[in-house]
Amino acid sequence: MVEQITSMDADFAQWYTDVVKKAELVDYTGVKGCLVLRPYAYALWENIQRALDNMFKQTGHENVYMPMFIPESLLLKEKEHVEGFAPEVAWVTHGGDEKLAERLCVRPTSETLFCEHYAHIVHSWRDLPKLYNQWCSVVRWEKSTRPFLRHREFLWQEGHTIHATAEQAQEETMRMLGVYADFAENWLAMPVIKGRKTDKEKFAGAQATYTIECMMHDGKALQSGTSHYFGDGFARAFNIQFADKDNTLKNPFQTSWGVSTRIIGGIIMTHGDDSGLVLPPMIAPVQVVIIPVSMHKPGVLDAAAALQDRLIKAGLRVKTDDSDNSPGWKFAEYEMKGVPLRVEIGPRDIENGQCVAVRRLGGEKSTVPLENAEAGIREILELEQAALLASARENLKKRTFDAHSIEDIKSILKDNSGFIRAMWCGDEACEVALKEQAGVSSRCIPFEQEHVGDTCVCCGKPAKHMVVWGVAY
RNA sequence: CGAGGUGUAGCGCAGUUUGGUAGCGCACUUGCUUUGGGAGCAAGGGGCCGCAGGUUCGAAUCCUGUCACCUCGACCA
Repeated sequence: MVEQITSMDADFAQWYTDVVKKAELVDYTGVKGCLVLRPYAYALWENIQRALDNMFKQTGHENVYMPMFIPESLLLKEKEHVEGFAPEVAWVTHGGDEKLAERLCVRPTSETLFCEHYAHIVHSWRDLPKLYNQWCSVVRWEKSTRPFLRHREFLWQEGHTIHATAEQAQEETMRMLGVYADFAENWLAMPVIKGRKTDKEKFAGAQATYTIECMMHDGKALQSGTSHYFGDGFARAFNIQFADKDNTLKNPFQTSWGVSTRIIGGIIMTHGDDSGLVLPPMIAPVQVVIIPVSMHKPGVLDAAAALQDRLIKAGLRVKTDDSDNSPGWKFAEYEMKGVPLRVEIGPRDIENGQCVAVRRLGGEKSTVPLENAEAGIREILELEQAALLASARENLKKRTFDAHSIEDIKSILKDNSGFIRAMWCGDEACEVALKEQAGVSSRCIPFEQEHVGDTCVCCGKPAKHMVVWGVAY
């Protein structure tokens, strides 16, 4: 017997920890918040990387690599930015035994390095725009850490672009938010709420931060990707100038945007269930696992190998488990690892010229004729992908509530957890009050506004926006 | 950083109250039988009881210190 996974309803945090360990995603190390991404998790990240990177290339971006060290003096150049990040920066103070003349920060994000570089290479309007992206790890010395959701070192991509005009930079900011939303919904089957962050929640140094917010199975929010518009604030602080067509010196306008391995935590908590992981076929490292049944009997392993061969040729990611474990053990194992589709093939199937396909979500069984296995399997995978998105949408809908007063919010959250849609006057004091009194923070001001009321839920003054509030990871 | 919890075999734990030289389940190895939902029998291997001091004839157990991890909170784009 293998130990059971703690059920989600009993203890969601424990369920999450059980899943990441038992599905062999991570291992802990001697340093808090610095985890081993095991092959299964890294394969997932590679698939995410590949998909996103293709989308970045299609939108004209180029990959670069910046150093991991930032001299303190460089980090200090933009005031808001440094104030936002200084508390969680790791410092290098020595090289060998020798103390450094200036300490070096391990990048928590690379705006400052990109700015320094842009100041070197941008001189004319002809040099613009630069559409750069880098894949790397960053370090933030967080006090509390959780696998994927909050590491001290984590993998991500950070896009940094620089443009001649504010309009172009704003357009870029929105374009990349759109890329993230498209990726989340169509690849990860995670429905998102697109919107703008309030000033309180925006990125340190940004003029505006846009976000895709996702709903986890326990009703908490996960900020899954952000896109920032910087205006020319960084360009001024770092003295980036270019000669425009009219031969006057101007400061260019910048953006940055990022998605991290945190999104793997999002996948786990959006789709997972009490049997373990549930992975969307589009990014699953293994899309189909073939389990030969009665594999000692003649012909079974050959039939499994032939089927695997055909499915791989059809472009699917397939694994056959011909280990000595019992079929029942294998069924449970691959359910725990979230493999979207299990294909059983045994003597009875071979006799009937078929295989049995069992979907991870819901466990629905169907028989697929071997003669058109490729098309049959592919179709089921597509159904599975669509079903995951539909089920996640259902959860988002079920856990979204409208509120008209703080009392409303409190009474809703007494028996539920999820997103609260409520009107807001735009005053930060009301935002703080909601956090203190109802325990929710503003997730975003959705682009798709709905009229939930006329007045702010907190102060009763005329409302400016509908805001989505929630408890965030 | 605050509160709580845990460190004993790869994993999960018992043993600590009342000190006597380490045990259970799973996993692992070998063999045979099994195989359509976490197989059975048999025989094996594996632990300076987180680390450092102290008390004692004797410490997993008592004392002091220390480190790490987990949960919740605070903090956090």
